[in-house]
Amino acid sequence: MRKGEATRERILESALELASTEGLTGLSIGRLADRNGMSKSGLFAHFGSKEGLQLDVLELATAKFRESVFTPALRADRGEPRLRALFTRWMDWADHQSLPGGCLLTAAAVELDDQPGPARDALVDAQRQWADTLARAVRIAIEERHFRADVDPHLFAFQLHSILLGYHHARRLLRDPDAARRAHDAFEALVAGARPRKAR
Amino acid sequence: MRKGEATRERILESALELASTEGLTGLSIGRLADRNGMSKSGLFAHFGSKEGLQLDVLELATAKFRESVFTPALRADRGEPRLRALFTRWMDWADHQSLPGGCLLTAAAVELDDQPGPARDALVDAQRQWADTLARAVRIAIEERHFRADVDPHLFAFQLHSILLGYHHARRLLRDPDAARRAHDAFEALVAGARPRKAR
DNA sequence: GACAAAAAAGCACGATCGTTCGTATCTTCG
DNA sequence: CGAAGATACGAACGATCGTGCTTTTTTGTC
Repeated sequence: MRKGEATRERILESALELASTEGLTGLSIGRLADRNGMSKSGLFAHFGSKEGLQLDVLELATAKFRESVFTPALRADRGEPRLRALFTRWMDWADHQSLPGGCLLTAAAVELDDQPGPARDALVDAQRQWADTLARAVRIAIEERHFRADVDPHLFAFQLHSILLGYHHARRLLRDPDAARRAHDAFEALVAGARPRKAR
Repeated sequence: MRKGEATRERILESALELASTEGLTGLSIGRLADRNGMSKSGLFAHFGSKEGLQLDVLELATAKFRESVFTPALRADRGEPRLRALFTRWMDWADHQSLPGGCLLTAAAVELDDQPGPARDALVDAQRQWADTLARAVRIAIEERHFRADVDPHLFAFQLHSILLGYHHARRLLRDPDAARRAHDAFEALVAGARPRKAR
């Protein structure tokens, strides 16, 4: 039926916000119910368990990430331009994307790294896929002769992801006003090191 | 008196372990008391409040970090060797350093980034100091002519820290067996890019 | 060994947690 | 409109949370 699905989505939207600041464990059903002007039990029924809620929140977060970062970057030209688009959109996502507490997936990555269970499994799966996606984009840049053939796609993906983790750290914890500039500089250095060496 | 201080330290040691897996918020006084075979109230009296406990845990963690990573690295030669020592010891710390849940400071960085209070303040302070320490080590490498003069010390520190965050992510969440190799490769690439260009 | 001080325990409190269940209200469709 | 079913509520549960109090036990000193 219709009404249920609508409120369910409304709940999940606000759950995403709340979880980005409080974490997936700190995301409490009582507080979430208050925010949505409904009773604990009424809200609870939509998810069956807290674990179910967490899984749905993770699913929504990865879907939003994909459509905010990956999908639009596909419109950029293959190779370096696309990697550049991935990078800048990724940074934008970490900033303001309706996530007052920064990237939920990054927060969950640290929170769940020692908490076995379906939530961890889902997150690991999504992150592995993302790493592969990045590596594939690098491989395309090699095919397009934007990058040298001896560039290691997975290493590059690791370095790219590292820059974003560093950005998240500098920006969100340290409130470093130079965080964005540093991240950009690091990205440029990374790309420059992968380009074909000039003949001279 | 003596006995009190001894148990206090014993408590803090196990609190460090517990907090590394459960986080600073998930670190509960009841569970910590069970682990140490004492009552909640007895343990509580040592710290006055949960916030006090968290602050003491953070303080112990930064002290241990300093003595495990920074202090021994000072025995390495100034410049690139010392930076190399800092990097490898930092990785070792993230691995096995009596921290079953990985580096507590990294976990706390994500957990506290939106939780104002003295705990956050203390962590930010420690991390800022660490960034300065790294930048200073880079500046020394420039003085020693290991690195070019146009290398940006703070940018290098940012990149170094980013690699470690990436390592933590790949190792702890993804359980990637290549994590250490990737981190090392990224480090070598970073250092190679900072060395004086060969005359040719 | 007595005595003061320190350390730990015991107990209780209000709050909040996730969860269950019975009941009431609203939506949807014949 | 009326019946069926989805949706939400209210109350209560056992557990655990951080935190006060008072009392008991342990410790160190003369």
